[in-house]
Amino acid sequence: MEKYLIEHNPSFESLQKFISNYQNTHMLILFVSCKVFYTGRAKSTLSWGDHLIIRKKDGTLLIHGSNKREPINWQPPGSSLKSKCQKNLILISRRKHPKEEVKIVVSKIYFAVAVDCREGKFQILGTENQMVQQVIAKPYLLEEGFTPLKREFQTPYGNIDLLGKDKKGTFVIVEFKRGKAQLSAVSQLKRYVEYLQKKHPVRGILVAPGITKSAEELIKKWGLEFKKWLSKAS
Amino acid sequence: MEKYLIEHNPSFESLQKFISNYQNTHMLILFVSCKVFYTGRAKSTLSWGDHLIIRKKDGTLLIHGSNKREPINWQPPGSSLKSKCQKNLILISRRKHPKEEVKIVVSKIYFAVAVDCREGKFQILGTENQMVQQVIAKPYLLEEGFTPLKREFQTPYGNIDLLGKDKKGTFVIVEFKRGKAQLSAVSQLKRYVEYLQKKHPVRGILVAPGITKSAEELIKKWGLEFKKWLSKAS
DNA sequence: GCATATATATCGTGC
DNA sequence: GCACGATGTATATGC
Repeated sequence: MEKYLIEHNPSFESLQKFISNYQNTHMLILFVSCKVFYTGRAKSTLSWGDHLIIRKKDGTLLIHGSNKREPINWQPPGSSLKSKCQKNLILISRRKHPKEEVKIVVSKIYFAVAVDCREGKFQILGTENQMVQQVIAKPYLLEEGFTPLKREFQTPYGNIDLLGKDKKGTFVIVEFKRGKAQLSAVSQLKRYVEYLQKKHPVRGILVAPGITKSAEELIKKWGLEFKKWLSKAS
Repeated sequence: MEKYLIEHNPSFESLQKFISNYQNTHMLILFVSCKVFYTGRAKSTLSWGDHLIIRKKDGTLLIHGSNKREPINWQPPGSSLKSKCQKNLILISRRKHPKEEVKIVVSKIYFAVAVDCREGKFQILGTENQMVQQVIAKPYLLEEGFTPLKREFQTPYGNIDLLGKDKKGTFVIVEFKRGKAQLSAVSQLKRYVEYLQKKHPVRGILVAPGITKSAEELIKKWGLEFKKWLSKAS
């Protein structure tokens, strides 16, 4: 089996055949002149231009332009793909929930490639989850006498990253942020604290490598605490 | 000028030349066998496999696998690209703020394409911004007697989507959500209300096409209001 | 499927 | 450059 197959300047009909032959087994990469119409949660148009179209076998559709990390238009995994040949070649990708459609009107196909892509295994370190794991393993990193009780403690107003008790036995709600904490993080913590303090006395601690000025003011005003997290803690 | 140039199974040296020739003017598309190391805000490894590498002339780097809409690894616009030829071909993309690096170790190049991509113009409708515009143009869509005063009214605790007065002259803070409103939207509105009510009596209204059950309970408990938005309003 | 929260989120805007 | 909030966010997880 070839690793990839390429067609240069194919006709609409041969691209249709190419797509139906390979769309379930290969990643398709098309460089075309096209315009695009999207309707669904919003509605958009992309006028005539050259665009890179990628279709993955899981149904993902990406339409990339000449810059930016984000595709101009897309469809997530699980989307269908159909083609129609009219004056132009029409490619339609549909998603059911929410109901969304991307219609690509292709006037010229520069090239099309089908590749047999076997991706490697991916591992990542340094997420928020690992900050929590570290505090569970070494509770003194948060503060002396802290005892973790429950990870992802559920309340009607959201899930607490880590619930514990301090050395005096007071409940402590801990919210972790891997980046600089902003206003929204303080709001989030406040929401949990407001719920739990109806039942018990409770402290709220926001753990992050930094905090914005506004967020710091707000956290003080609301009687919550900020604990700076040194990422070298391990 | 050709619309695209392709090299099949190029040597490391010829790919290096290809990249330096075209990286500032073309989008590069490489299908290779490689492994990838990322360090920066987090740290990750991607083991040996076949991956699609896209490099845009704005510096964007995308490393796609066989599924999902998101790239496995990436670098945003503004990133640099350098190559080194050792036992394998090493591609390194760097970003300065934050300091981040993606290192690609390439063992085999299936093909490389440089494309001259002139993207079309993009327009979108149905964003939150347009909901606000509609209420400003037709304030009665929010409620009878509402008068808009200020778009993006700034407070130390965030910016209010729309500030206005009701028919009795009471200040009204309006927060818009284009999708179903969740707990975080209620928190956000509460933050603005808490700030402004220190100075004036104030109402807070959350406008969205729907609201989750928890968010609805919370909004009532906090004395705020929910106004269902009918998207057909225009 | 719904709701919640994270993300190497990215991106645009205002200061 | 920082901070804040929107995004057709996508993605994972728990229910």
